Amino acid sequence: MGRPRAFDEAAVLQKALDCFWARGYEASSLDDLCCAMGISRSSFYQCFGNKHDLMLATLERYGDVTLDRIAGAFADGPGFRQSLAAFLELSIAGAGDTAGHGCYLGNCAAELAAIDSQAARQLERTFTRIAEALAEQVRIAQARGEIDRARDPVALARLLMAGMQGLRLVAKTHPDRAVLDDIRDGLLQAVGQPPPRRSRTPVPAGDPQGETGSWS
Amino acid sequence: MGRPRAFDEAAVLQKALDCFWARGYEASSLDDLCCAMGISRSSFYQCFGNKHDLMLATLERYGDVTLDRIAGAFADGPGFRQSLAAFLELSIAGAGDTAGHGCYLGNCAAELAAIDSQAARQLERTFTRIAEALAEQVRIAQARGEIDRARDPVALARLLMAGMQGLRLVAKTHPDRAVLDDIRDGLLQAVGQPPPRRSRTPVPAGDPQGETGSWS
DNA sequence: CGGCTTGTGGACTGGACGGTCCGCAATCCC
DNA sequence: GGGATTGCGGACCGTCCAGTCCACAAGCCG
Repeated sequence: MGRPRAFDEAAVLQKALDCFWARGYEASSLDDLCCAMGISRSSFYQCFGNKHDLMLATLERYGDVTLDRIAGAFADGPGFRQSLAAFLELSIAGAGDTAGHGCYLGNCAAELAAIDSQAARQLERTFTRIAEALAEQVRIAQARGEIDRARDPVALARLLMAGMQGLRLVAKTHPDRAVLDDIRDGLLQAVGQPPPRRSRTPVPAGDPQGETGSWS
Repeated sequence: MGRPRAFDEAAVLQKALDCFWARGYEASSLDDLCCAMGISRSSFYQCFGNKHDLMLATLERYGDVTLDRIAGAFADGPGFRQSLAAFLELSIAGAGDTAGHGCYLGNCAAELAAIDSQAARQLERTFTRIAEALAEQVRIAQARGEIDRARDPVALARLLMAGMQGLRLVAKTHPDRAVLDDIRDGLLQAVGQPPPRRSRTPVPAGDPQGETGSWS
């Protein structure tokens, strides 16, 4: 009944996310948002409530997409370390236009967590879900013998999550790849080696460089 | 000659830093700032130029203070790992009123780096200085035999810096200490063990709690 | 003390902000 | 086609924004 919407809600939400992502929450005015979304203020308020509700919706969407990306990155990968390396590389280089914008969750956490309890709660939920997803991948890798079974998968997942956030945060200000490469390699090294079944040098001081250069 | 200022510039700058730290840059209005600083708009503009210049000044100050804190934390500490543990603990718990506000540098990087090239440049400089300071402490620890001499001190310092940023970012949304403890312990573990001169159990699974509780 | 210089409080300004409203357009159902 | 219903463009609103200005206060110097 009545006139149907002239825009795709999901696509427009993504445009809003891009705007918030690029400029931050406070710095994105309604004019900026409506212009980026390609809709008028009426449609905006009718469909999304207000600026704050829209932000929460973009946060929800970004969390879902991120979880899918994690699952996809590790699903059919050539192994945990390689998949993680590729995932970190993507975090550094960014996917096209999102380069240099950091992680949207991290941006929102830094800008909003302390002053917006709703956003903080949603961010906490999302971070928890991400940590759980990573922990699941760690468990799978442990079952495959790619990671020491003695390590707590939840603790390692939490370290990786924080490390990724730190990496992407530093990447926002550092065009210098050497810095980001060091951080990435350090995280990979922190994952550790396969279980020492036979007596071997425990930490062979890992080659910090070496396996770089094959990610797009 | 003429009338002297009725306020201490450094003290007032610190108040401004606290305000930006607690609310973020965009969300801090001039009324907020003047109120927190205890001065009028005239004094504000005469002394600090404008809001943006003030923010850059607070960034400069925070960087100096942070470098001093790093030097102090490791200077007379009981060893690298213990000093690092204490430093991370302080990052989590915060120093009194700054609890839950995250790292000011991280906050500014997340909010401003992508849209404010001046802030981005200053943040890059500061991050670089911090990484260098940490690298110097790593070198000292290596000389003392507390860290494997084979590791690149610069790379490890960069990893620690990113890890701290991630830790403090996650801490902004997570009241759950277990998550933060896992990240802290993971970072400590990533520092690695002293060089394996004699054969020893490589990773003694360290006591995750234990040395907490003595920081103000 | 008296002129001069500087600091300061608070009123003021133009513009941008988030949000509302109304008249019209487009579609559905009968 | 015609009435009912919904979507939409853009004007509009009160508020708050960063920044300016000016009259007055407070100190220095002769």
